[in-house]
Amino acid sequence: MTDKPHPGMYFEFFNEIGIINQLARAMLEKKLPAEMTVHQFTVINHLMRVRDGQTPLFLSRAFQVPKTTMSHTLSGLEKRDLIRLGPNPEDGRSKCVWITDKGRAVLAGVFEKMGPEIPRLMEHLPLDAVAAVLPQLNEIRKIMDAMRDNEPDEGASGG
Amino acid sequence: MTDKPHPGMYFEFFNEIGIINQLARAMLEKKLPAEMTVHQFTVINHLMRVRDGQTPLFLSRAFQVPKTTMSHTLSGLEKRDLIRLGPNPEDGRSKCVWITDKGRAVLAGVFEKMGPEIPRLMEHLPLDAVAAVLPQLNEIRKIMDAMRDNEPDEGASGG
DNA sequence: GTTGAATAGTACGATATCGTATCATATATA
DNA sequence: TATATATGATACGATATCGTACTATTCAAC
Repeated sequence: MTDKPHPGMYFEFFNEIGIINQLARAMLEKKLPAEMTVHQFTVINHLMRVRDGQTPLFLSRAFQVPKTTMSHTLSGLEKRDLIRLGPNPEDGRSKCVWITDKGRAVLAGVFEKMGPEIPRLMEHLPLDAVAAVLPQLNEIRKIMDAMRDNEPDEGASGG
Repeated sequence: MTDKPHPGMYFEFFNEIGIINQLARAMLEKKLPAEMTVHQFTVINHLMRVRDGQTPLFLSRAFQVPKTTMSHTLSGLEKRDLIRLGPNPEDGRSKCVWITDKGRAVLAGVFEKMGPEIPRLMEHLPLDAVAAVLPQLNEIRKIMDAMRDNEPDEGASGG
């Protein structure tokens, strides 16, 4: 407890976040099939673990990426038959994203390959350590998300 | 009811990290000059706040990006005279990266533009909340960094 | 000094990311 | 119904990212 809170901590915080993100990305990337990107994995993992049948736009918001990026990612997944894009019965402009059996199988394969990594993670990075910060990160994320929606106008009104 | 620790928390953790990273990136991006990328900012900020005169390879390792990416970033900064690439007196193959006066000025301008954001951040995301998780994130980062260097043979884990 | 391996940086090509423009559909208003 | 506006998805172009291959330099062995 050497440091008292000071504004520079925001920078340190975001810097730590950025580096952990890079490291996690790199770690994950090694376990993926050669043709699968981290983003693609993240998306079908979400479809599997949380819910599928969501719209591309919803997904782009959930992952905080532009909708064109999500569109690109989904088209890559679709080309490999890992997802299926169906019509949205509630909106003719929209689509619904479904994970396919092949998608599930590939995802299972990834998890299998990652399996031995979990004990290794647990050995070095105790679950308790992660569990301890998770709620607070979740809280921070929600706050930042709200700040984003509530942004002061960047040039429209201020001029 | 809060969750008990379970392996899936690693995923949730990395997912939160990824999203916070995206949000912070987007937030920062809006404060940057149009021609400056987040990565470019991160690099000259490092040169200013930590130390300049480092080699491109050192920087690529510090930021966990491939050296070609760093090379690209640096060439962009150099083209705008925000940094200067000089020879490395200790190694003829290598170079040293120096921030220029213009680089300092542009960076100062960014900070000035970000200034009003700090109170806004503090208002919504209290410093205490950040200070509370910072040491633990730092710890986690160090562990992951060590895990990376200590990787079980994945193929040919060279250099 | 010569040779061979290792290392720093870069050129190049493939792909990911993302902003803008466009098209199709939905919704609001008269 | 007809028209204007809003919204979901995508085509397209610019640039960022990153792997591979290459050049120049250093270092080790002789």
